Amino acid sequence: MALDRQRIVTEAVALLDAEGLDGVTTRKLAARLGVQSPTLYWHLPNKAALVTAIADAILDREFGDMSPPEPDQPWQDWLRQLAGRLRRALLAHPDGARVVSASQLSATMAAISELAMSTLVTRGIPLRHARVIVLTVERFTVGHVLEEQAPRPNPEGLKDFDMAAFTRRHPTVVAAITDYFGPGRTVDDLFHDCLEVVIAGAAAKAGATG
Amino acid sequence: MALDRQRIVTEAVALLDAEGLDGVTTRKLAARLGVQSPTLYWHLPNKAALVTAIADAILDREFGDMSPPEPDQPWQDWLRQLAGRLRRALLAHPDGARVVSASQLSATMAAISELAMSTLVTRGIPLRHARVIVLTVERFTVGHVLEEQAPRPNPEGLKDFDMAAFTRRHPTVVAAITDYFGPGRTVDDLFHDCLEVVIAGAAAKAGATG
DNA sequence: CTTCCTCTCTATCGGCGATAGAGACGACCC
DNA sequence: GGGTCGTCTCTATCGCCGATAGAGAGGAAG
Repeated sequence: MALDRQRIVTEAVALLDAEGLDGVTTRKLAARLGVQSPTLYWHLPNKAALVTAIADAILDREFGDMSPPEPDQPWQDWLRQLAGRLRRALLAHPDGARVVSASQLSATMAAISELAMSTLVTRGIPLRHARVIVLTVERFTVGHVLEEQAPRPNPEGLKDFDMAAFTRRHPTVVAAITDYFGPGRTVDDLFHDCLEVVIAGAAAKAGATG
Repeated sequence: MALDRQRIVTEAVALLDAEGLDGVTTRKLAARLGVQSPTLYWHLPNKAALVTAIADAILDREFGDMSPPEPDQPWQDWLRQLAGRLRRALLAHPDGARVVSASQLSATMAAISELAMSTLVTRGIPLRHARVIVLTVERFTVGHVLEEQAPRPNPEGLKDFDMAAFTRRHPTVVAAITDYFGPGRTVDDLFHDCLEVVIAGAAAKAGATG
């Protein structure tokens, strides 16, 4: 099969899935493609371009069909759903949030912003507020998933972690975690609860002149 | 001067300031300390530990004196100020947000969370909501600064960037940027406007039972 | 004086992104 | 058909990286 940019990116995503972002090296990628690593530089200027291409591919899978809301759907619901899809896209691959946050000028990310801002403007929200709201939602979501995907410290890293001392120093943090996840809540619930804060603020600010 | 963990971290921060996170290598750091690079591994288990130590040092400078709000200060104001300080700490060094987001289990970050959550609880906000609010503010702030510190594409990278096509495809995004920064607004204003969305949402959710 | 612990050293490993430059191979023109 | 040229892949190599093995310096403790 001919080697082209499309095949390279597809295989790079597969490599990301198998080994995470640190495992995506030009040599391993080339090996998967049955080629020598310098060959990749004919199709890509450098590795940063590859990461951006991976980011676009990741987002494209979830946002291939992007549509404005139904006329009767509140923009809050639609925006919530958009953020949920963004999170799902990032969680669908190891280090997905790192990939997107490390990418420069992702075309798909720009398309998402365009759709979201124009949708809010259509609903009568001033352009300036629409931008602030969309940026807030996007950056919160990326920041949140970045944390969700942060590497879990392995057992040997925890061998000298003094849980008792941590609890003594940070009782509220520990109590909050215990309290939150006690009644069967999941990390999905945590995201939605946090997102709700952002959406509520957006609704409050949507029409304000400030 | 004796080589110890403290000196290593101090010099690592200086190296970060000079060359950014990608410039922080064990060899360059050792050279600055007048030592050979394997020596560092006597004091640190690996490079991830170094990055975490740098993150702690960065946050410590801004949060060395952490104090709950005055009794008459609204928690919204105090939380806004806390987020502003977090952003300032991250912006004070190149790739500051990347460093903190790449660090694992930063003690200072945990202390910030502890203070923030316990402060909100003291103000009568239910523990569960306090946690959601604090996490939202923290993750939004890191996500936002991460974007602020994203590398500006250099001129040669832009040589084949078609601004006209971008504007055609993303008219609302371009119009929003033009509109926003037109009347002398700065990136600081953008952060504060976005933060205001989060704080407003926090205030709306603070007492809700949902 | 010897033993032991702390700390730094030299030497080296395997892997990384990237570049230089040769060559294979087909399309296209004379 | 034979040359020419652009496209794509190759081999060889560079300078760098994080990390480990293992020797040795030097002081403190016995």
